[in-house]
Amino acid sequence: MVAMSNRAEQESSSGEATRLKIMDAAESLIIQHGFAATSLRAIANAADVNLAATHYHFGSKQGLLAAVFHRRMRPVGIARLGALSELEAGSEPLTVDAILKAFFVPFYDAEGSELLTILPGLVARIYAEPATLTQPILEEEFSEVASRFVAALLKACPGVPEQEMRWRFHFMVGSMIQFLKFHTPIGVADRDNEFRVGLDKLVAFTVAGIEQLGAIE
Amino acid sequence: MVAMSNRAEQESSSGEATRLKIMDAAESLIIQHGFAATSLRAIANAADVNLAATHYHFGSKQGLLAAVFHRRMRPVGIARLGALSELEAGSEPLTVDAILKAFFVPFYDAEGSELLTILPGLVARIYAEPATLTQPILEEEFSEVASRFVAALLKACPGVPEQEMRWRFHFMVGSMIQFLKFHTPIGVADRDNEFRVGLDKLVAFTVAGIEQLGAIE
DNA sequence: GTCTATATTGGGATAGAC
DNA sequence: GTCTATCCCAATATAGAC
Repeated sequence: MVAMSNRAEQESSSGEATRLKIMDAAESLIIQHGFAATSLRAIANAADVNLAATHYHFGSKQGLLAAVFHRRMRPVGIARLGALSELEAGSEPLTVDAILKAFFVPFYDAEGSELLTILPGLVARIYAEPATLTQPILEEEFSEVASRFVAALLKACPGVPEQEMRWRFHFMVGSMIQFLKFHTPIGVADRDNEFRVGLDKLVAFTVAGIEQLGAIE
Repeated sequence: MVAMSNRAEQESSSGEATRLKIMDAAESLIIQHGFAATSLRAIANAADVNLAATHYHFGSKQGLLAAVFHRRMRPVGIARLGALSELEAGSEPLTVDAILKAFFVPFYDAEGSELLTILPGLVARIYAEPATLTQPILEEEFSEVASRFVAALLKACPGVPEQEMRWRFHFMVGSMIQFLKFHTPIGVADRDNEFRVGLDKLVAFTVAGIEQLGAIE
């Protein structure tokens, strides 16, 4: 056992370093070309590691996919639930606007960070891949979040039935995905302001759709 | 040259028959698993034709993809533009509700037909595939439609800037895609009524988002 | 933990007989 | 126009040296 003193905070061992390099490369390539069209060879090449390392660390291509998605999605879910809890702990009654901003909080937080070049494209990809691939991931990382937010929206919109709100939430997610896909032409970190502008427009659109104030009801 | 009298109305020659069989099989498999994950071998097998026939008729896998998408997307665009023109030829002023129903008209029309098991999934797939694959198809089949509908929506919503309306149209498309994806668990033609219900809810959501009557502006 | 080398399978595309 | 057979390459995965 040799001493591993340096950079021990970031990675616990040297093996973790290549593991991260593989995930970073896989993430980027999957965002660009999709899962099926991305080969382990291309990933290993981009990560500058050996092909066999991908199997050693992740067991299979599917295992790598799951790891790549979970790494980003878990913090996203935690941030969303945290923002919602903070909101619910306050004294004022909940508004749809505030709830949706809590739902989009991972993207607001990503402004100015390198995450802005990754998170939108990756989230859009989860919904783009065939359901058989990503359903388990969504199930684990998203179902609780969706339930909590639908419940909060129901409180903010008295009179709207639960099934109806599930539909509206569903449409809202679709708008979000479309936005995230559009605003991720791969790379480009200088468009932070533009991203923020689009995010605010997304909030306005989805708030109106969920409240439907102009409708008959 | 043997006489080819039978079924000459449907297909002009025997070659057209296998061509159609290939496209039908490819369409179904691409909807289920995506383009990259669908092999020409699987397509030829499902279509009960020889592998070489796929290359003979479409030149390459990409060529087959383009043919599959164009076959469905061209009528969709024509139906949308026709419905909009009919609307604009009327005497009453345009409403957002009527314009969006014209935009969704291919899906309203698909009710009760076998198209309902295909069209939603296929449209959703176009947006799910990597942009490099489908951008040319969207460019050719959708750009004019989008321009015409955005122009109509601008007339129906005085005071909304064009750039703003493009954003809202974009979000609207996202909601539509999400709906089409959700309501296509492959097969199942008995849920026509349910589909219609969801479609109406989609209209209500997107009308509210595009009008944004409750907002400050 | 990391590499080389390779097993094994399946992919798209084509040549040439019929 | 359609088939058989095949080329050639890329894919995932693994065994075994270091």
